[in-house]
Amino acid sequence: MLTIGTLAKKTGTKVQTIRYYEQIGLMPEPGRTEGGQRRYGDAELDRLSFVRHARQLGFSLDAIRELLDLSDHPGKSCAEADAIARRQLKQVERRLARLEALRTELKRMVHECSGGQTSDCRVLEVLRDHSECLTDHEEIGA
Amino acid sequence: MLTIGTLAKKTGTKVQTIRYYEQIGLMPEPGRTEGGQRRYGDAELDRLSFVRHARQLGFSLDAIRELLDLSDHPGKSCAEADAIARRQLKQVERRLARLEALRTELKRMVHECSGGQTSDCRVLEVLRDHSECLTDHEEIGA
DNA sequence: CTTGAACCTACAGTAGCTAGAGGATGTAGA
DNA sequence: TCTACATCCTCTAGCTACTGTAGGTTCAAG
Repeated sequence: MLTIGTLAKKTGTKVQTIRYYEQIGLMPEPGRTEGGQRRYGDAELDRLSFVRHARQLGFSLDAIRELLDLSDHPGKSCAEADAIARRQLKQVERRLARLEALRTELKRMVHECSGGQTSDCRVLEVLRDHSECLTDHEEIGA
Repeated sequence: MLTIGTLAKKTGTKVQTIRYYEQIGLMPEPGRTEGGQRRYGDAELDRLSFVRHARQLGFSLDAIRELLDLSDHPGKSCAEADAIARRQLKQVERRLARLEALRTELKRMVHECSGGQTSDCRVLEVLRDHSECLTDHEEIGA
């Protein structure tokens, strides 16, 4: 039986985050001691590991909920899980493309900075100059 | 004199966002009509374009505040603006590296999915398998 | 039996917006 | 001039995915 702190350490999660996952129904309500403290078993450890791993891969909590559901029903078709992963891959690739464009523009800004006064600063100039703006109004690849 | 809606269209910003920027002091309080509606001039258009462009490049609102301050003082040294841009570039490069790793792992997951039942699903298996976990507990490249 | 680390709940705050309610204003056409 | 209606106003709450704090309780070691 693991305390919440031990579970946190084993999975690289903060204690608060585990309680948060419980609150939003991503983790089940665990057993408690007489004094009211949470105690976890291996099933919960596995589940939380799954969640954290998926988070590291950038899956949203909603996507993870779906994946957990699929994982809980071994007879279901794999196609859904695959679709979720593909969606995630696409998103990652879109972000990559976006970030690569940003890197190019930032590099240009930085390398052309003369080091003089801000009135001649290439960084500020680029930001001011509307015509060099990225044409679309897409969100950044946060 | 531009209404807030026109300013929004010209800069690809939502009306609410402009009011939000005013609220947090990123945009100045504009003049008003007798009836209390905001009216903007070219200075505000330029400032908002600057902000949006910087946002598209991934600068935080705090960084943008600094950049605007530098931009407002043409005599200051360019070094600070350069430093901010370099910091941003570094962050973008860190995110890129992270996302590339994610892409690799996601691709592997997706391509190895057999299309059968979830019990054999490679996607779920990878997520379940702790040993294949990314070793660090870093945040995702959100 | 005491100490102190770890636990508990509840609530507030983070970034950067976005959405909605409920009402006022401004402008174009009849 | 009147009317319709798009746009504006303020205010509040919500979003994601946590994180932090306050004030109090429990557990396990010594």
